[in-house]
Amino acid sequence: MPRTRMPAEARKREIVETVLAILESLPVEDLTTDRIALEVGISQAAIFRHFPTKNDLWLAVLTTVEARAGAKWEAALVPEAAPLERVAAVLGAQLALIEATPAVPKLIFTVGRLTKEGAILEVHMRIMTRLRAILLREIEAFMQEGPQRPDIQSQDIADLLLGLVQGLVLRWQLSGHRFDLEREGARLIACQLGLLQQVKGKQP
Amino acid sequence: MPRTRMPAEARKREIVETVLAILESLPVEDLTTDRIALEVGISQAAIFRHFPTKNDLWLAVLTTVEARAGAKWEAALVPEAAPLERVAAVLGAQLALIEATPAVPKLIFTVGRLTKEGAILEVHMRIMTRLRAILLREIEAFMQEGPQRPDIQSQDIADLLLGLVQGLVLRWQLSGHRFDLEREGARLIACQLGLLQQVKGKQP
DNA sequence: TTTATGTTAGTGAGTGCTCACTTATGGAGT
DNA sequence: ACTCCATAAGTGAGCACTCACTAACATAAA
Repeated sequence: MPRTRMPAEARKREIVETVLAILESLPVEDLTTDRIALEVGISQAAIFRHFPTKNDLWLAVLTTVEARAGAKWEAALVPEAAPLERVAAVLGAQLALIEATPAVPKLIFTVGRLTKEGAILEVHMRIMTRLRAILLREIEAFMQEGPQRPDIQSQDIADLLLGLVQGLVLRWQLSGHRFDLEREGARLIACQLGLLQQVKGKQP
Repeated sequence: MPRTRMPAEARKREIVETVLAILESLPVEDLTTDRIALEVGISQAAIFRHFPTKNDLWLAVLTTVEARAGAKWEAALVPEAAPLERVAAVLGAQLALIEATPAVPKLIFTVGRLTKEGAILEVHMRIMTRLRAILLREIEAFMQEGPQRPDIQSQDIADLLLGLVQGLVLRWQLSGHRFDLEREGARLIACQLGLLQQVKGKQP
């Protein structure tokens, strides 16, 4: 017999949130529709009323993550700050989001293996591309405000920073969250940006 | 009836090699014992004569990868080169190995999800730790041969370089190998090491 | 050289389990 | 009265792993 009825949209959101919550303590590949239903408090079959396939559920989850990340980035981009400060802020926001929602990196590192459909991979690529674009914009602003160095390209700097975050999160993930992500991240970001600032001859 | 008999050790090696070969074109989670057996040319049951459990097979595969990577690193560490050159060589060797054996990053990024047993994760951590130790040693040698900069720690530099490789490989993986890993890697490594060399005031 | 005997690498046909997904049925709210 | 949200009870596919048995090989005795 039905326990609690809920408008479909609200239920969908609840399911997505529950997935994110469960993933904090459960490996991605162990997340079955049974488990989700149990946690939400409905039957397993009910999941499929709201999401025609599990793939669609993953898609909804990833889209939610994308929106959430985007909002954090925008909030970090205070207009009055200098470019490199904005870079540090955005990267810091990303690390904070990840630390607060460990499901995020789990999804990022396993997307593409979860499903055969390319749609999910696309969302992930879109997230990464957006972050890279933000970084690139700020770095180009920084590069233009002083003497040039033609052997260093803004795109490469953006990739270095992206790698910094991705590598760090990967290690954090594999280590079983054994270190403080935000603290280590802040150190590395400061280090990398410190190296960068030398390009302009200004050692802080 | 049995097709071809083979000494156990040779067969084990063949199975491991076959796994590595299949992984070049098949996602990790699709690699079933059936598929392996088909490719090797023996029955599925025969796999379990050589490896008591699939987990043991993964372990053997990862151990092989570890040995292979270690050998490449050692070969890249020419004694007469300067520390930063050695760093570039080791990282280049790692990227070359990955490009030649795409199974390697697939294993790296999914380890821990393949199996419940911690042994595989351990192997992976060991590989990463070893590479980091090599980088750290060279960077410390570099840092000591000129003026110091106390705000920049060798460990952070090692982590930045590690992240450079990990992030790059992750992007390469997700992009479906859409760019030249070694070329891009060489660019980024040169860029990062270029930034580093400024610490000593010597701009190349 | 031939034959008897033990060992090893193989096979085909399961078994049991998990999972995403389906079908038939029912009840609460407007 | 009718619309949805839910449920109970499947279904079939895929998977790691098992079991009873056999063909091939090695080697020492006859």
